[in-house]
Amino acid sequence: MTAPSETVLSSALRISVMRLSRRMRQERDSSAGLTASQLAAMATLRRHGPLTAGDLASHEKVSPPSMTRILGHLSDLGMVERRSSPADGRQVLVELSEEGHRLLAADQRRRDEWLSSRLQELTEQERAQLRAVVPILDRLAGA
Amino acid sequence: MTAPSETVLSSALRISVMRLSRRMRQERDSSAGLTASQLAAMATLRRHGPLTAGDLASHEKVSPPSMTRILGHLSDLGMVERRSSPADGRQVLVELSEEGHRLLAADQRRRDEWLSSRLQELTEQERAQLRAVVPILDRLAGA
DNA sequence: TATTGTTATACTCTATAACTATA
DNA sequence: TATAGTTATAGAGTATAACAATA
Repeated sequence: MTAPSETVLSSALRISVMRLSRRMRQERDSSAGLTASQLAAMATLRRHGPLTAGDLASHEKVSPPSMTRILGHLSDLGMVERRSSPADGRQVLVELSEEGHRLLAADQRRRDEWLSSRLQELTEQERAQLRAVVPILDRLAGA
Repeated sequence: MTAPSETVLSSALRISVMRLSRRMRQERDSSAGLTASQLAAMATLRRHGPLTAGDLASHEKVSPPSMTRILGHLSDLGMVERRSSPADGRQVLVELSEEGHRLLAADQRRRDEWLSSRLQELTEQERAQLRAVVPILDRLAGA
């Protein structure tokens, strides 16, 4: 059984979070012509360092053939480099290129700029409230 | 110029909001076999009442042929009803069916249930912090 | 002649199944 | 024989262009 006020909070929070995330995603969409899957794969490579194609596929919850395709595009664009593993010739190690690092950094900077400028319009107290709430949001997401 | 602490808040908030929204979207995905586009069109019909196919297409930022296809599926599933406008025979008025209303309500209830149960695991003080922050998130999104 | 919606066709992204190369 | 990745093929979703019906 859920108390009324929790139901109201749940709806309100869900709608607000989804709306803000949609807005932030729009900010990202104008990014260098890369698709969401491509950017996600690149972000994972930056976070984890070099990964095999299979590990990357399972991390991104995408099938191996789809990852092959995604990596093909990223490779054509010069964003990643593929080489076969010295330890096991069947595996393909994928690494973010210099160019890939640059693009990802620029992308993140641009998105943060949008949100930062929005945050400037708030009072210091409101920003403090947001800061306090970030770890709570993370726990809700199970992170 | 952005102060260091605002940049940190910006990154942290962006990551947390995106993560939570992704998690909530996953919860929705198991919904009755309907696609995101179909659910979005239905939600818009619920919010605005009957709309013409064209108005619905432009509201959803989708081309008229795509909306025709989406409505075809929803109509096959009995979620919407289409009838030609009495005022202008070229227009098609689309309305959510009884069944459509039911499914949308159940869908929203289920998603709220997931988040509500997560919120139960927090302290009352943490929930109060979240409640206070909802309108701030809305202002960030420009809502 | 202009407008609303549909049909025809093509492109992108994803998946499963079959195949190749290495272990 | 098993595994990692790629190629072949198909399905879902979207778009632009051509068409039909109505104003």
